[in-house]
Amino acid sequence: MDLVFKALADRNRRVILDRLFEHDGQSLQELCRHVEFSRQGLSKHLVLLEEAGLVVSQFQGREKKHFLNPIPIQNVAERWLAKYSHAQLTAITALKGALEEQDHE
Amino acid sequence: MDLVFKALADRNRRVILDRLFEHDGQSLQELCRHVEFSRQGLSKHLVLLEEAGLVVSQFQGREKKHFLNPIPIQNVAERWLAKYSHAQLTAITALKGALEEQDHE
DNA sequence: TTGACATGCAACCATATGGTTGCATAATGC
DNA sequence: GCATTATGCAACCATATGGTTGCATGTCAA
Repeated sequence: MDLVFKALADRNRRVILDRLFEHDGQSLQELCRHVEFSRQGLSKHLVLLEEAGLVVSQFQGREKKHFLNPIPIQNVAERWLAKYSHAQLTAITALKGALEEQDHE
Repeated sequence: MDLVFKALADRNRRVILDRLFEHDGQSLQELCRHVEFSRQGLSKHLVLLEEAGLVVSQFQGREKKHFLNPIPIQNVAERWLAKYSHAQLTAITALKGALEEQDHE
């Protein structure tokens, strides 16, 4: 799960996922057009995304097609984020409590 | 949102959030006990978490109490991850499609 | 007031990260 | 076969990151 968080930490990598979301199965060259850095830079990002399982690739001839795999994101959402989604406003109420305590002193 | 992803990218910082989830309003010293690195290291992590809005702090005397704020996580879940949660198995079906195409050649 | 305690700040360090360039290799099409 | 195209690999570079130590500051309690 660490790899998924690390992969998502970079804005450019999230953009790559968005591009694949819009149009799945793009090759490296195709993805390269929508991106402001070099092909090699993109390639390195894709390696990280693949290692995190967020992207699956498949060679077709000399072209490497890339496919989005949403499962790891779903896992993160369900197994980690969901916990905090249910924790409604505890920070604010706790803070209020702390401030009131202070007032009583 | 970038700061939130970056803050969540580090395992130690996610542990800190988990500790605050279990017991909210802990001071730096209290949090320090559950962590394997130095107080200063922890402090730097907490700064990042605060900058991301994931932790809110409040001084009580000489102690700095830290409170979990789940709102940024909820925002990330709703505004970014949700999109991919609905994208069910496109990677796999797309891959199958690609493989079938290959077979037809 | 003085010592102990909680935190902050700054410098420093090793390694990770995100990017580049250059060259090698493999598939495609004429 | 040969030029072109798509990708991979390795070296390199600047900066970010995660950690440390040392010292300064502010608060509490005897």
